[in-house]
Formats: sequence, structure tokens, C-alpha cells
Amino acid sequence: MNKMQESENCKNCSCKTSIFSSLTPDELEQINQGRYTVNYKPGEILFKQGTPSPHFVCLTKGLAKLYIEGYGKNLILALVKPVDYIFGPGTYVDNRHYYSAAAVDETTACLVDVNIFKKLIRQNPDFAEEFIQRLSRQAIFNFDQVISLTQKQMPGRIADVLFYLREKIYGKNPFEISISRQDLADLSGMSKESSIRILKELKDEGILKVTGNTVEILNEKQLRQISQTG
Amino acid sequence: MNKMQESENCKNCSCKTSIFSSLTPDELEQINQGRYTVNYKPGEILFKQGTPSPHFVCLTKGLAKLYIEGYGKNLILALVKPVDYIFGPGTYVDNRHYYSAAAVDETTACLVDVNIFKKLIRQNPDFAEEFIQRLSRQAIFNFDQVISLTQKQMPGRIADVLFYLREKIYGKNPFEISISRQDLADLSGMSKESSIRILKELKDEGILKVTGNTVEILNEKQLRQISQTG
DNA sequence: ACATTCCATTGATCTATCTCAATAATGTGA
DNA sequence: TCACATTATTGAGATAGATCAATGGAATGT
Repeated sequence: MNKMQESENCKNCSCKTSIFSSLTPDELEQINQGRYTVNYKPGEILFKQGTPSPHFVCLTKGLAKLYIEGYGKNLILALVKPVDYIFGPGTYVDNRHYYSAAAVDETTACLVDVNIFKKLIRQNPDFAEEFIQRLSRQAIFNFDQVISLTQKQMPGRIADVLFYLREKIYGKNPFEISISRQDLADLSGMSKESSIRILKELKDEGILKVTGNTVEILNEKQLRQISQTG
Repeated sequence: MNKMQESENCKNCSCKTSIFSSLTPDELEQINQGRYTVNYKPGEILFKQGTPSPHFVCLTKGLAKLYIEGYGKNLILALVKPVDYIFGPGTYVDNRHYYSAAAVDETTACLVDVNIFKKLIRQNPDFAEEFIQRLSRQAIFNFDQVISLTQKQMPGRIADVLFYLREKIYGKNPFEISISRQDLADLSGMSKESSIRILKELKDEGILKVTGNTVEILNEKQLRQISQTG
């Protein structure tokens, strides 16, 4: 199971560089107080859709997926890597999670009491503004995703996911995907068989190089074209 | 074209009852200062996706649709009726609209300078919190919509839209839809021909009564069932 | 090393949904 | 009131994508 562990102070943590940059040392110390660190093994659930949401999660190591459990299958909303935090919309509505989160790789996360967070939002306008910016960016990302999922055909959707993985998650070009083909399918709203087939097609056309879990985008222009065409 | 008009004070406006309830009289007066009222005829555009977003919009009369212009077709994100306001995610990101808005019925809206809004967010924590709640609820709504669009078949999607129209927009059971069949299709992510066919099927099965633009849900339980089944 | 389990791959079939095309109905302006 | 334009409806054909079923590979535990 997960083991708890004492960790260093927030003040030295790389998390500080993201939204927390607008916090004063004193406020950061408050975050530090109501905080604990947890390790997760691949596949382990951080939290389940529908359960209460008493804290927000800051990922310090590893990779996690956020997914909605729908009718029979899942939709992966996003992957989360360090340093990023997970703050579901339920926190300000009914204190419930509206999606589940699970570790993909070996993952470490800090859990912080949500009330401290809310208090800081009220008392620090810079922090509040930063947070609203975050929510806004997320909403924009979701718009792009919806359009991709509802208006593009499978090759276009896979192309979008591949760009997402390269640019936002792994950040380099031959990249090794730690997510499964099923996850790839859940990211692009199709069956896993279809995701495999499309991947193979792109490989056969020389647009991708696929070796096991390593993917390289060979012909960026053409893949971009496929993303546009739908 | 649209005619500008002087209108009463925000203090007497029914808009006050929504998010603005947390504003002090003085703050409400600030909103009132940087505000003007515009009328739109059916079909007229309130703002276009991609254009700058210098104010937020408060709907005081009529009905508007918010839609993303995608690849060849539109996706309607939501319908907006009084008293509700439209605040796109671009405002806190790059000051661009990420969706378009158009009047469905004869519509009146108040446009308020977004900088006043942002200033009030910073100075009034209750208002900020209220606003974050709004964004959160919207995100949750979007989640439901994505799942409906990507994981349900056409009858389920139409069922969801019909419930949405009855509960959130028209608020009564035999309701007259002022939106077109194309809009219905854009709400449920299908072609207009398909939306018409599904509507007819539901009518033939006795679940709906459809006369022109008037729709009545006759068998709520069965329609709920269809929504669930996908 | 071997068995077991899970994940990836491939092929064949089936079906939900789109597209195209034709017709009907409704609204609109002169 | 009539012509024109827009929207709604219906049918037939084409297809993207799902599902089912079988097989191959890799990882894991004993």
C-alpha cells in the first residue's frame, strides 16, 4: 500500500514555482502545515469520482491520469506530471470529485487541506487571480478536446493526442509512452483496437516510428495535416 | 442594426440577484458606470470566436447560444437566458473569445467593462468565490456534456438535450423550442437529418409529442431510460 | 523455468451515423 | 397574394468505427 512520508518544507519545493509563486513565505508555511506526502504505485487510485474531495493534490513525481468514468468506458481528461496540481471543480460546488485520478508511473503527491487553499484564495488576490487563470486555461483546453473528440475522425484524434503527449507530457520527440493502448484510446475516445490500428496506419505511412512503447514523430507536417483534416 | 439604449440602474436590475448579490452598493455602482445595453435580433452575433473580449455580457432578455466553430460544423456549448451572464475563459488568458455567441430570440444584453469586473474580483473575496463557483459549475456541466457526446448514441444524446431544454431553458413541459433543428443537432453533436429522425422516432414511440416547434415529454421515465442506456 | 495473467495485435463482421439528393412545408418581402 | 428563400422531412446509399473472436507477446510470481 501507500506509505506516508515526512518530506521537506514547501519553501524548498519545486511546486513553489507554479501557482504558489504568488504566496508569501507565511502563506506558504500555512500550506506546509496542512500537508502530507503519499507515494503511489502504477495503477493505484489517487481518488475516485464521486468521493469527497477534502484536499487538493500536488504532483511532485511521476505521472497520473485524470479520467471520467462514463457509460461503460473511461474518458481521460488529462495527464498530470510534476510540477502540477489537481484541483477538481467539485471543491467549490459540493465537495465531490467529478473525475477519478490514478497513477500511471510511480508517483508522489502532496495532499493539502482544501480549506487552507480556500482561505488563501480569499486573502490573497494575486493567488486568486492566478487560480482563475488556471481554471480558464483548463476550460480552453477542454474546448479543444471536445472539438477534437466530436468533430474529427480517428486519425485526427490520434494525431492530436500524439502532439499532446510530445509537447505537454514527455517534452521530447522520440518519446516512450508509459500509458497503455487502452489509455491512448480513452484519450482519443475510441476503442483500443481502433487506436492500435490507427497507430499502425500512421506507422505504415512513414509518419510515425513505433517500436513497442517508443513513438517518434517522423513527419510532423503530415501529422499536423491529419490533425487539421479531421 | 443594434440600437444602444440607456437603461435603468444596476441596483434595480434583476441581474443583481445572481452573482452580483455579493457586491456592495458602491461596487454595483461601479459596474453600472462602465455598462451599456444592446438589443439583438434573432440570428445576430453578440461576439465572434477569436475576437478580443473587452467586456462580459449579462443577458437581461431573450435567448442566446454559445457555440464553438469547429471543423465544418458548430458545437453549441450552452444556451443562455436571463438572468445569466457570459464570461469566456479567454478573459483571464489572452483576452480572446474561445466561442461565439448569437441571439436566438430577440435579445437584450448589458456589456460591462471587463477591467471593472477583474478589479472587483480582486477586492471582494465573496464575489471572487462566487465567480469561482460559477466557473466550477460550468466545468462540471461541460464534463456531463462531453460524456454524453462521446459515449452515448443519438437517442441518448437527444434525450439529454431535451431534458436540458425543459429543465434549464424553458422550464415547463410542453415547451416551444425557438432553436432550429440544426441547433438541436449542434447541441447533440450530430447532423440535422439525424436529429430530425431521432425526434420522429421518439414521437412514433409515444415518448414525445412533437407539433411543429412545440415539444412535450409524455413518457419521462422512458426518456430517462434512453438517456441512461446511451 | 514454467504457468498465469495481462496487454497488444490482427481479421472479419456488423451497425450507427453521415452524406447526398429530392421533396415538402413554412415563412418573408414586394 | 404570389414568388422566393429558408428550413424541415424523408429515403437510399456509403462508411467510419465498434464489437467479437482468436492469437501472439511480454511481464510477473512461484
